[in-house]
Formats: sequence, structure tokens, C-alpha cells
Amino acid sequence: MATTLRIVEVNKLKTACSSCSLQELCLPAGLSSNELKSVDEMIDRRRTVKRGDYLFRSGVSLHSLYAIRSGFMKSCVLHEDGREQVAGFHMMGDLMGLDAIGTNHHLCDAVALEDSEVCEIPLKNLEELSRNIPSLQQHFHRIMSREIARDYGVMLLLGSMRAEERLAAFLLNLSQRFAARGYSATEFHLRMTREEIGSYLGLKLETVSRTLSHFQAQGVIAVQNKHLRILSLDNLRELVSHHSCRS
Amino acid sequence: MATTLRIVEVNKLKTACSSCSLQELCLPAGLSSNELKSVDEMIDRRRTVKRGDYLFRSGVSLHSLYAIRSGFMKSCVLHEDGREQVAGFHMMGDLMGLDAIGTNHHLCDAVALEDSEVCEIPLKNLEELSRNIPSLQQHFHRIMSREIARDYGVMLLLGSMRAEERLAAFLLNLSQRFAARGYSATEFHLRMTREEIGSYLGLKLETVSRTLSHFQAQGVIAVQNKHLRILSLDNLRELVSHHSCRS
DNA sequence: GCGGGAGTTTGACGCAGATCAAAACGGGGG
DNA sequence: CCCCCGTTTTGATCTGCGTCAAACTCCCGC
Repeated sequence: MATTLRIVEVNKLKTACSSCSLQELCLPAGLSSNELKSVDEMIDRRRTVKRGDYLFRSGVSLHSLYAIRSGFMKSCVLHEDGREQVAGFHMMGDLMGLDAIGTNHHLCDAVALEDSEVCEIPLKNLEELSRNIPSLQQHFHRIMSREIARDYGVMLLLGSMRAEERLAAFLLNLSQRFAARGYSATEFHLRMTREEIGSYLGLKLETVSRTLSHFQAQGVIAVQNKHLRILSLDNLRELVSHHSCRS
Repeated sequence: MATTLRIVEVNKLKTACSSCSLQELCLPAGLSSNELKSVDEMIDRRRTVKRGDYLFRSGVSLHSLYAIRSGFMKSCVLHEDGREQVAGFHMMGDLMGLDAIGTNHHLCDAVALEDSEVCEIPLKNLEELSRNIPSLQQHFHRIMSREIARDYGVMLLLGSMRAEERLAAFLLNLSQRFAARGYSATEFHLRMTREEIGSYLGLKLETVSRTLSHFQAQGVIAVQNKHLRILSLDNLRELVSHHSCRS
């Protein structure tokens, strides 16, 4: 894995929040046009991150939160002994950097899995603005809380599911998230490698590959390299909790 | 496991935040006495929860966050198929219920592992007050963020550690948290069963028991039933990342 | 103090998934 | 267009932990 720390800044060209198609993912509903204007001003700048580059690295101090406008990223926690684990995959509308507020230092790496574009939101600005716009404050709290909820789901997955269930849950989760963004729920491009999937799911890449092949043999999905088509969402849902009938 | 839903409310007897020994865990430093007074008023009431009782249950709507004043609790996420997993253990100074802000419904059960006392903090009050007291706002954000950071740690543990490492990490974590609260870092009472530890760590109770016995045989700890003494914190630290020398 | 049920320990065995290995594939750069 | 290297697939074997089972301990209520 290349370890170039190349962070490319491109345009200040501001696509205003008010005209952003991700508005309803990113911002609370029902902001007045005045409030929208304040939010626009809060966004520091836009930044592009090329595939393979870091948006931020573990250990560096927190400057801003980042809302993903386009592209696809992963976040990786690292253990002191060099072990590394993918903590999440992030797509348009997701907010990154929340884990760093507590200590003021990022505790995971954020790496672009394809060329991506993010909005940089200085935490100070967000905090100040949310003091004045209650619905923004609530929205921000909800976003943080949802991240906690997501993490609980991952813990459940890692702690009590077998390989097939993990993979099925993973595919369903991607499916839902793509669907929520207006893309197909049943056909999409996996932007991460088998190894990254494995790392996220606590499995080895061979197991991921084998399990995908197995799903394909069962006619639940069709995979060809990174192109994935879900043939039966229902079967996939059954797989999530079907295989282990123990306590 | 008894499933009585018995929530006992006892006294409104208010131990003011200003005289609470957990103040520095719970609240930001440097509040004026006026601000402290506002915080006092924000706290709705105190509640006691008997060992085995629920503080809140998964699915019910969020009323308040709960700060633990004394005692020990666990939170359990449940999967639709009945599987259940311990998502965390919580002690004095910890804030519970953060996962529910996103959906307004609790997504885990909170159960007392010993008689406990909590402060009930209506979310609305907290939000309003933190709009007026910036340091409180920041503090709250930090607390949520730290929960996310903690979850990342658990994900790392569940996704990439072997049984010995998990248990060692778990004991070290308890040790640190007790120490931070002024208790012994090397000698404490495990309030949870082997099964609950296992559930939290993604292991079976037999594995937990065996691994503890193994640690004892190595002279790293001394366990007798729920009483635990750490004989060498350093050895324990080595165990966390020593055993697996792979990528 | 005594009985019983929940919690714990320990042993024997099996299996899901890790590990090792090798071949096939694919796509990006020259 | 072709080469090359990173990725994926598939097979064979190994192993850590789960599973099943049985005995033992500790409380708690009577």
C-alpha cells in the first residue's frame, strides 16, 4: 500500500449548500434561507482527495469534520503493534472525523478508495452555529448518536455472527445505503478489496472470497470481480440470521 | 435471567452537582457557580436501580440520558433473532443512552449488575443549556465522541485479537477505569459473570474461564471467583499484543 | 444448616475459519 | 498492446475456540 501523504486541494468554487443535492442527508430539514446562508459560510472550503490518498491520518490534531460530497472512503483504526482494522466505509452524505472530538486528535486514518470530494467543516464554526440554530444542534447530535448506533451494530456483527452472516449483513448494509442515495439497491460496484472487506468484518480475505463464491453458487448474488448484483434481497436477509440456531 | 421490569424510583433528595464527588468526571471544568446552579436544575431527579433491574429497555423511546452516580451496569444490544450481546460495562461517571438520540428510541437494554444510582438528565434540558454554556456543549460533544472512540477500540478487539489478547485488554481497561475513579488499579471485584464477559468479548464463557485460569497459572493475575488481583500490569500489557506476530 | 439452582471450572472432541500455497485474472502504466 | 503486479479464486491442511458434558463451588432462601 502506497503511503504517500498527498492531500490535494483544488477549488474554492463553492457549490452552495442551498443548491447541494445532498442537502437532505447533510442538513436538518426546514432551515430558513438565512440559516442556510450561515451554514454556507461555516463551510471552510471544498477539498478533493485522490484515490489512495489520506484525508487525515491517525494522531494528527483535529481541524475539521468532513462531509463527503462524492466518492468513497474507508477509515482504519490502528493498533500500536501495526495491526490495522477497517472501522467503516463512508460514502456521500457521511460525516467523518467524529471520533476525534473527544481528544482533539484523529484516532483513525481516512483513506479515499476512489477520487472523492469533501466539504471541510471547522468544528468551532459548527459548534457556534449550532448554538444559534437548535435544529442544527439536534441534527448534529443525531448524527453522532447514529454513529454510535452503527458501531453497536458492528460490535454485534463481530461478536456474534458467523462468516456468512457477516457478509450478508455487510452487503445488505451497502445495499440500503446506496438505495438511500438514489442508486440501485441490487447492483453496485464494490470499491474496496476483499482484504478490506475482511478487515472490516473480522475475516481473512480468502474467507470473504470463498463466502462470496458460495453465495453465488446458491444464486443469491452474482459477483464478477468488483461488480456485484444481488439476485435476492430476501435470501440475503435470511442468511443474516439463519445459519446459527444457538442461543 | 429474571425479566421483571421493575423500575424503582426512590428519592428526589438532590445531592447537588456542586457537591457531587463525580463532578469532574461528569461536568466540564471551570463552570461558574451560576452555571452550576443551572446544571443542578437541569437534572430531573435521581433514580435507583436494583441489581438485575432495567434502567431502560431496547425499543422504548428516549426520555433522558443517565449519568451513573454509583453502581455498575451493562448495556446489551439485541438482534431480532434473539441473540444478545453485551455492548459495554458502565460505572460511576459514565453517561448512558447516547445511542438513542439518533432515533429517539433506545437500541440497547441497560441492566444494573449491582444496586445503582443514576441522575436523570432530560435531553431537551441538556440541549437547551448547552446552547447557553459553550463549555458544556463542548464537553457533551467530547463525551459522545469518546463513546465512538471506545467503540472503535472494541471493534479492533473483536475483529483482530485472539482470546488471550481480548481478555488482557479487557482487564487492563477495567483497571484503568477503576484507577481513574480512585480505586485500586490492581485489585477489584468483577461484577459481571463469565458469560457476560464472554458476550462482550465475542467469546464463550468456557473460553473466558480457561483463559483466566491460564493467566493465573502464568502468575499474571490471581482470580478467585469474582475477586481479581492483577499481579503484573506489565505482563498483562504484553499479552495484549504479544501472542500474534502476524501482519 | 441445608438444599438447590446459578455460576464456574476442566476435559474431550469437532468444526469454522485461518493459514499456506499456487494458479488465474485484470487493469494500469510504459 | 503487452507486461507486470496487485487482487482474486480455489484447494489442502491446521488450529483456536466452540460445543458438549460432567463435576464442583458458591450463594441465597427457607
